[in-house]
Amino acid sequence: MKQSQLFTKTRKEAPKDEVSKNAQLLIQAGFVYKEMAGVYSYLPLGLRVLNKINDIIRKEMNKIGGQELFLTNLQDPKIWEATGRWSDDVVDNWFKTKLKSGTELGLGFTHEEPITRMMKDHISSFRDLPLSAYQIQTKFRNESRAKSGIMRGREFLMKDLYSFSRDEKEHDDFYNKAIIAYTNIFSKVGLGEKTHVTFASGGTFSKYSHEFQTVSDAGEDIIYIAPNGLAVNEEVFNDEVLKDLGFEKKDLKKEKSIEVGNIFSLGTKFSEAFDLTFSDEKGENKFVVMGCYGIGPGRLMGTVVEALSDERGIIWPETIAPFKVHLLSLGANEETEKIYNQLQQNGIEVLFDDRDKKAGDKFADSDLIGIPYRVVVSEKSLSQGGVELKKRAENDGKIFSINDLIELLK
RNA sequence: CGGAGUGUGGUGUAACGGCUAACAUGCCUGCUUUGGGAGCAGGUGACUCCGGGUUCGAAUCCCGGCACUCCGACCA
Repeated sequence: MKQSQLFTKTRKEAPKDEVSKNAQLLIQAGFVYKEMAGVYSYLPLGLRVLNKINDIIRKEMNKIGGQELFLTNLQDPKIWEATGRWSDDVVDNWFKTKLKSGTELGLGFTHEEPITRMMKDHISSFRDLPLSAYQIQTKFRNESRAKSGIMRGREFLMKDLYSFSRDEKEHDDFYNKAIIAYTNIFSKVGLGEKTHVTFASGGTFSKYSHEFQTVSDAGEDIIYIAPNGLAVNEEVFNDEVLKDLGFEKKDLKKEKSIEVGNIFSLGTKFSEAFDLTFSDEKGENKFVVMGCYGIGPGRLMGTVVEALSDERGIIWPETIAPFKVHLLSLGANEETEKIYNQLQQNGIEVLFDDRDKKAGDKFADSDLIGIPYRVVVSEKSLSQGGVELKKRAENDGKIFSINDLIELLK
């Protein structure tokens, strides 16, 4: 894409009403637009990143057998009454609205209830299980305080997967596969080294749930990391738990962290509420054992910005960068246009800065936007035999011939 | 929901209760320039968040509201 065609602009200064790094940089570089507190629109560059994150998530979910679907946002109070979660006294972050007739509706903040009820139409025999289904969809939560830029919003994207199993063992097998899938996801988006599988409070049906916590000063959580890479959330940090997990207190490292994923065993809580049962081999009716597995793609994007940016701007990992190459022309648009075409013919995603701007402007914008490879075409580079290639994360570039460049980037 | 802070051109800031609300940046015109937000000249752009009040006079003080940020509580 030619940058002259991109309608978003960068800003020289960070917006004054944002303190968090993710919001500052994403707004400054033109990835998101703030509509109001905790509500952000995704602009073309931001959407490209978000879609890449979603694709990575989809691949991993599909790999463990997840089937993608898309549930509704509008929610019928009746099904939430079945679990006692319609009342504002129980769930205080509902957004509720009304039909013209006066009937109340809710805007979904999660989807255990609707998917459990729906599955009654599809699960009746042990032959129907196990199965899992997921969606990537907008959630609404009436947070009393939105904060940290795109990290805690009132309207946000969530990948939520729900698993349905015949018994605890089958559930545990899937649950463990989900841990691996999640680990792959965070590793692919560039957060692998900073993200820890973390023991957290489990709720009614299991001792622990598992969170995926990325170490960052911008985090809201405190975790204690063991030498083997596993961690414990402060909320369950006590002697009994440490003993249970075999952790020595003196070996643990305390860090602030961002919760980028959370997986839960739900047991039969929801299947009992909706009478979701199946007939086993002997013809006995049993409750389905469930689990839920969440990741916020928007929060993940914000976490990458928090964890990987520097004082000049964002540094996107190649896997989720809006483009692979940022091609800058310094007064050499004709030559650069040819290179632009060649790169595109080789299937390389490139943002071509063909704007009539100063060298300094282009460099500054390039650093801010954070595309992993920067290619500069100028009289200087051409006289030295080609173009300069520099990685965003590194300080020095090198001259390459155009053919070598294409080979390298392909 | 409790506490604190802040609202001024598109953006970032300034202005003792007192001239036509200033500066930078952006944007437009022209020239110049092309390896780190360079230069010159001209121009555009603000009911100072909203509503009341005090005052001869309010961006500035007071009251009410709204919004945003931060701290805390909350976070299936």
